[in-house]
Amino acid sequence: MTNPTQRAAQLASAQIWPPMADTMPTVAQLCHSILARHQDTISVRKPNIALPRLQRILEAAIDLSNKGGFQAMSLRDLSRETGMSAGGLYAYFDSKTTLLKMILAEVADLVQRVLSNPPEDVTRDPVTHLRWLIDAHLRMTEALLAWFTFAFMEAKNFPPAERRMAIDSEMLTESFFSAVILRGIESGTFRPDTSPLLPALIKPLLQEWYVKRAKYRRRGITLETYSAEVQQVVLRACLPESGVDLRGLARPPIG
Amino acid sequence: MTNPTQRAAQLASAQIWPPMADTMPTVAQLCHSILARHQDTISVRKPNIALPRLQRILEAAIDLSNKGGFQAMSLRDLSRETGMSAGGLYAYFDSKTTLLKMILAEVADLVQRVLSNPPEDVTRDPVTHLRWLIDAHLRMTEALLAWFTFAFMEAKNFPPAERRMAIDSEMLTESFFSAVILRGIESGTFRPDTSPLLPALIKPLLQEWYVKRAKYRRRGITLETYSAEVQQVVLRACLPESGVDLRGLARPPIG
DNA sequence: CCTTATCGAGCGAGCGTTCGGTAGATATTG
DNA sequence: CAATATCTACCGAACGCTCGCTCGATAAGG
Repeated sequence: MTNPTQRAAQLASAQIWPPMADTMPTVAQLCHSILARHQDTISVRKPNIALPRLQRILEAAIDLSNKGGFQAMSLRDLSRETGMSAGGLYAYFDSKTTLLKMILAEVADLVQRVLSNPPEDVTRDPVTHLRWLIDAHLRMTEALLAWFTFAFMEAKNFPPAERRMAIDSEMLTESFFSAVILRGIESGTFRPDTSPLLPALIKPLLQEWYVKRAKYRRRGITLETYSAEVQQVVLRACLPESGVDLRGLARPPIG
Repeated sequence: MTNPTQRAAQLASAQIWPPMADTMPTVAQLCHSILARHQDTISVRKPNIALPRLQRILEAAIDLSNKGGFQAMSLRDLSRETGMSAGGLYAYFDSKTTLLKMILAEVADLVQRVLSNPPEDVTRDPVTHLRWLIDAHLRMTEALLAWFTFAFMEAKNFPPAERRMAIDSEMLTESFFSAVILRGIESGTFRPDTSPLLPALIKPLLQEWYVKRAKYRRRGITLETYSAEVQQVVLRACLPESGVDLRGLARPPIG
């Protein structure tokens, strides 16, 4: 079991990790990945034509769906918004449901890619690793807000196959938290009686940020503030009680 | 500022509160309330006919919506499920949207009624009051699972008026938590630097229980366990650090 | 026999999807 | 390099179908 002084030192030395800008994909990169994954259903062959068109379609589909839901978005809406004809759209997907699957699968894949690639030095102690997981997830959803809102809102009301995909993705996210918390308990950093439910409780706290983004914007809450508060709540739930002041734990903005 | 011994005594004396069965309405009572509120749009006059029919309609609408979403539920589905004709249904609402509003409004009203009526002795100290708010909300959603799932899933993708209603209801819930936490800070029970975000973070932890009900059922997590863990996480976030063991805080099941 | 509650065929609108057609880029040929 | 043939990406009218909703007919009770 680490004593308070040792832990305070660990915390102090782990206040900053490198920016994630290099590992965080742009929308264009996501579209490229989708284009590659759906070569067989997308009939347009020239990438320099297909890529910008696909991006336009996906962004419009996400925007339209995020007001009113995916089912409520008609292909006529999408046609108007993209400036393409109804028939033209079908060169990029073979059914409306496929369009949905493209986006959901890419988001699920992105979560896996980002969370499973922490910077080396972050994984050295469980506290830093846990804080990084929380912060990385929040920053990822912030950078691709519309995509995550879409995935969250639409993953529910859909056919078994897509539902399953969403559930698996969520379980995977939870497993990242489970693993690091378990490791922290084993190493004596976290209290041995840490609630086995804690990993499951973190997810809704992270979803809250992008689902209720407007609310926090209205209140002037920054991502840095939100991230710090969630880290604090989570760490208080798993760290042993001590005199360590957790308020300093917020990751400072990187200039 | 209360010292640890005093607080421990407070906690010990507040482990049990009366069952909520008496204040928790049945589905029939909710329907009665809805019937009264919509006298002008419901053309069926005899209550002994209208009430069971309305209940049948609402329960079927909620069930159908909870697989596939409200928009995906057609009035033909509803007709088949209730055994009533399309025209017959329109004696109970004047549009599909009204049907949605009936349910959302009733759920929002229920939350307000339940959370604003704690047993007297519960409100005496902030810790007990906070614990009761968490436990009461969870038990309420457990008793009317389908209704809350419906409200949560459908409150989003809908016209500004309904959206507004959902947002107001959520803000009201948050205000109950804000009030008691503020009171606790003023009385010295809670740490003065308790995160101002904490009230907002409690809501998603409560929603998690009914939105992911299947997941926790699969894992064998009872409401009592979940309630206790959430109470623990929340209290650790706002109580000063001390030797008080929070594990005993779970509300014991009432026989 | 009039009131009340219900029925169910049917309306117009809008849905996802298809498909014959075409303009322009590209490849082939003499 | 001009002429021709082929292909690519897209268009948009039209199809079959389902939607929310209406309304005249009908049944049952006092």
